[in-house]
Amino acid sequence: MSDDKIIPMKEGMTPPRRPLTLRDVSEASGVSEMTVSRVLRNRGDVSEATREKVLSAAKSLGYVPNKIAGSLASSRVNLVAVIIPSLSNMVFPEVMTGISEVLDDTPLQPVVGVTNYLPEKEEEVLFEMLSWRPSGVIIAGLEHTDASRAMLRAAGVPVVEIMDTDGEPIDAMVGISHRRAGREMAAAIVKAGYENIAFLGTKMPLDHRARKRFEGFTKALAQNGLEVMDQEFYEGGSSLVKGREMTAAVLKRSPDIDFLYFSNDMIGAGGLLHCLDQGIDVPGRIGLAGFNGVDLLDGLPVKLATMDAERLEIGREAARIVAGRIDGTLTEAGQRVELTPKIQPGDTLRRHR
Amino acid sequence: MSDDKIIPMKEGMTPPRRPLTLRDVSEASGVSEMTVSRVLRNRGDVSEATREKVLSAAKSLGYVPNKIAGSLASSRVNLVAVIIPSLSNMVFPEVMTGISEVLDDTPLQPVVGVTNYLPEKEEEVLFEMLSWRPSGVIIAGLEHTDASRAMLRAAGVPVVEIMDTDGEPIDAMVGISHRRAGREMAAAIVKAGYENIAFLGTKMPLDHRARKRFEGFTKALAQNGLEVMDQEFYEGGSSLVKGREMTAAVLKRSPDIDFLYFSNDMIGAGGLLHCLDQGIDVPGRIGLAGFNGVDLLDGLPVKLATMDAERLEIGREAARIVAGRIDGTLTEAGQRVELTPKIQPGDTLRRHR
DNA sequence: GAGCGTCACGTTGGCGGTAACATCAGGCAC
DNA sequence: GTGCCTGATGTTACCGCCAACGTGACGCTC
Repeated sequence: MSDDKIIPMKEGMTPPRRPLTLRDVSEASGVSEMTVSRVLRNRGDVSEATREKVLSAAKSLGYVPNKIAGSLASSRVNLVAVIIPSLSNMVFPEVMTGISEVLDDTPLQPVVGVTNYLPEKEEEVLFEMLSWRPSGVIIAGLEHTDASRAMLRAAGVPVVEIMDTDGEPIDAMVGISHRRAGREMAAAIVKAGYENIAFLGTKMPLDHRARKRFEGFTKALAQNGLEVMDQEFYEGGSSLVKGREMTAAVLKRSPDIDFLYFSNDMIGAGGLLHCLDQGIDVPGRIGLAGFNGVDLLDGLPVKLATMDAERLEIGREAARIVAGRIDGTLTEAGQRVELTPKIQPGDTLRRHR
Repeated sequence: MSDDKIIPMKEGMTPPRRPLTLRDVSEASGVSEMTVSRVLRNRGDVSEATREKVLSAAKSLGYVPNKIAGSLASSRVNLVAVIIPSLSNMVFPEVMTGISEVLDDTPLQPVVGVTNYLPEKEEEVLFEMLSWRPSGVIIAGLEHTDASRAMLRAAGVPVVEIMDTDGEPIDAMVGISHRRAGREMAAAIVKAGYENIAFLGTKMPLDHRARKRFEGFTKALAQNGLEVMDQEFYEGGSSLVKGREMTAAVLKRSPDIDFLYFSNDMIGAGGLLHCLDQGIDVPGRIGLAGFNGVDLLDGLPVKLATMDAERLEIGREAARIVAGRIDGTLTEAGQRVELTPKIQPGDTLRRHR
């Protein structure tokens, strides 16, 4: 029996706080720590009577288990590291939604790290997250520093690289081919009879997926004897104003342009608004297309041509793979899932010439 | 000396993996685990020679410290729990940005939990996060279940409730008064001479801040002898289409309406686009206002009247308080910071009557 | 009633680190 | 030489929990 002195306490009085442990619950309920542990984890044989005694004691004390200790002892951690470039891009919150949706049905919990598109920051964030020994990693992109790649390989847990399938994954990958997306958009544009095409997008050294779309795009144009006539790049977040400004600049500089391909829908919509303002015939005189399929913007007077990047489904599928590998349902490594986005022509891409 | 058999390994060969520990590094560098620990944490006196030996051993092994063990032993955890209702609302990623910005200069790391505006889910997420024993909590809103409140109080760490200051915080709070925001917008609308006013927003039982804005709004109208003539509510995410649809419905139902007050900018912009489409004189015949100051939408043909919710600064200040309390710079609890948003009249609120 | 299986629980030992203290060599004052 | 200090390193005892195994009571079989 414990010989601790028990100081009686009035209702509402705050106990002189020492963090609660299993021992406190075990003393309060008169069973061993181990039994309490079993009850709280629904594990092993415990009689119904004991279970209730323990649960009520835990509840009335307000006991919150310490996962740090639990994870150390069991060497099992219910965390999945999710590493993405940004939260302000809307694309990534949507991926997160897909991931959470699936993980909510498992004991796993996502933990987010943000890299701001910087490889060194990614390395840091990854190191930090791996030091919590997560059971899996979901990470955006296929491009990482050598050190990051080494860490991922050495982590000994499933790794799913998402968003992009143009390259070799460390382990599994889920995404779309951005090169192909660029190619297909180019094909659609050419087919519609546009010939003087401009590209407007992010400064790309940082954003590999935008870069790959651009590469696929120019390549497909070249196969049709065309090339990008003008281009304009921006830094910082996407917004309607940015799209307007860039479009104004391009149209001023290159009045012959008859098509504007934007690296995302937000700046595309800005460009569209500019054209409408100027009374330009869309899609007759000028056509436009964006990328992503952001339904946020569906209410614009004219619907921008775009291509859905399957963000939600990418998140879901990546989470399914991680969850399956962790719970043993999936035994093999190296899954590769390529989703195929479809062009949504909207109102800014004329039907044939 | 260790008598483990050391199996020589060829370059590139994957070691038969057993997770690396301090002991591996200590054996590789010929000093005790304790010394390795000191080196890796830059703590205490270690000679320069030893430090370098240890660092190079750690690096070549690819050792990643185990924070689970470290935290358990030191009972210090560098995590700050951040609990927000949603990631798809743009408002919250912006708050996160403010938080990260400040925490990046500290050893602290934010960990996000999402509640989908559901109190029970908030309780779950909170429980889950507290079980990792974070050093601080930043949580959106002042409304929580009794159990959540009890957990927060019992956690024994700084708690900052953000976004809202209309209520009593558990500990510290940083935000704006949404009641006041509603009142001020009402005052501006009345001053501009509008009299038949409609409110369009989320179904509010879930969103306390939208509800408080509405309360402040109606109260201020009442003081001017006016009341809300019509209202329309929606569920699900905000988007331009939603705003359009709601506006169309309201204008059809109540043709006399001369002002539309929206609970956020996205649906407000949708409403604006609808009015422009219909050739309605804005702000002459009908005025509109939103809430938030989302600069994403700055490029619209007409700029929507709105009110900045100071999201970035709320995040920053909350993080400063948490960081200060954890590092001992701030010794008192219960900070209260109320920021004051300003009306941005834009082009949809006529100047006087 | 000896032997054995099952149920419900307890005991022991460590997970991988770190705090706090212990140790030891060398330098220096007197 | 003795005593004492300082700097660099090692030892010990946990942190809070859980895996693995141990134990005693009970019931069943033959």
